[in-house]
Amino acid sequence: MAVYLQVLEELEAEGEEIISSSKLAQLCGVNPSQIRKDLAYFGEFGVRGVGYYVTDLKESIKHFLGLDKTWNCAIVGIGNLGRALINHRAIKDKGYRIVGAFDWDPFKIGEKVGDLEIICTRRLKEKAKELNIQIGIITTPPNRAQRAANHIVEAGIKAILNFSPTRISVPDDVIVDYVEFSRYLIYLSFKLIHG
Amino acid sequence: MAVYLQVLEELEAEGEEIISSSKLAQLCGVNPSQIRKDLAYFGEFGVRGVGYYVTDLKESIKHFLGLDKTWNCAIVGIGNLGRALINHRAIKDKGYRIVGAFDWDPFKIGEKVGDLEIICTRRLKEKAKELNIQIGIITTPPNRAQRAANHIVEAGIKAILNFSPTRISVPDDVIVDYVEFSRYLIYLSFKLIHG
DNA sequence: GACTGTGAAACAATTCACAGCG
DNA sequence: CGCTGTGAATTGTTTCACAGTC
Repeated sequence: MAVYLQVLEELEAEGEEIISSSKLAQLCGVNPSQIRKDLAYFGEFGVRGVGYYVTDLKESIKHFLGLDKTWNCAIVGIGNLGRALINHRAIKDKGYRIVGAFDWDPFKIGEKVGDLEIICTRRLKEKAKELNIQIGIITTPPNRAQRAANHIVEAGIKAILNFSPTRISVPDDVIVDYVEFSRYLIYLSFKLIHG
Repeated sequence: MAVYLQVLEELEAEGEEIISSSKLAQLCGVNPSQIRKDLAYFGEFGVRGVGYYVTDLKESIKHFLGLDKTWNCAIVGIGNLGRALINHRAIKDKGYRIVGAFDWDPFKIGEKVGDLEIICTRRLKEKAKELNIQIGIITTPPNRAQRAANHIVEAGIKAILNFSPTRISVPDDVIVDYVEFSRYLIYLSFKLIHG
């Protein structure tokens, strides 16, 4: 689905106004019926005998994925990885805004990263309300990940992205996703050995 | 598959010697038959009436995934993200070794990161042979990604992991995988809106 | 008796083929 | 006439159930 969106954005940039399911399928590397099914699933956007209006379709998908609003994120753990994410272009472009940088280390507090000031993790709860933070991102060392998660949960944030290679436990109503770099490397080395 | 491995390693650490498909399934959150099918697929490792020997099975999976050897990786683009990867624990633990740090910026060349010295990207080809590099990791800014890819291909490396939000084009015999942070965030915000 | 390996059954996803509309 | 939307056919994947082995 996110692939369709990306292709549609490229098409829009090239000035295309209308696209047929077969053309779009070709560009996305999938089957035309697949596309028609997917798009018909959440509303009838196509025009029979014509195709899909690129801009309309793009907006509809964005709305469906929740990418028509901006989402506020907090980073907990300002090491190299945290800093990398704060400055990362692709995240901003998709409507995600890093609005808070938190760390435990007293030596880091007050330091500027981009235009954010590092704040003590203990103040996360208070700041989460003020900044309307909806997503918490953990980029601490492994042994600090659970504590970071606790602070995020405590602050009433319901979604966590964990970059640290540790399982964390949270209440059932909090959504957690893990970024495991090794997964990508395993895929590559596997492909190098087998087909 | 990688999940089985992780669980098996935990079991081994706890001193378990034998595990049944049903127990393992419970720990991995899948169906017992699923596990038996998957494991039977690449050889018969189980003992009927008993179960699977944890250590043997772990070794077999490692061998299958290519994790019984160490893989040498080069990082191209030593910004915050590159540094984060060089120091990342989980990568080392899985048998991936970052053996080269490359950057274009003359001011960075010679600088130490961990116990690596930053080398000019132009010397990648020469160093790739010397260090036996099998995987290239791109952590440059978007506008440098294609150039980095060219250097990696030129050096005869056949697998690329691209962290930069840009499509890169390479010959057909080179495997490319993309790490898109936004994909994870989209998943989370989607879940926050819908179930 | 306990647990694996596997064919058969149930389920889900993908693709085809065509009716219906602009 | 061309392209969407959709039921029907196909393909793939997960689960069940049990025969076979330790």
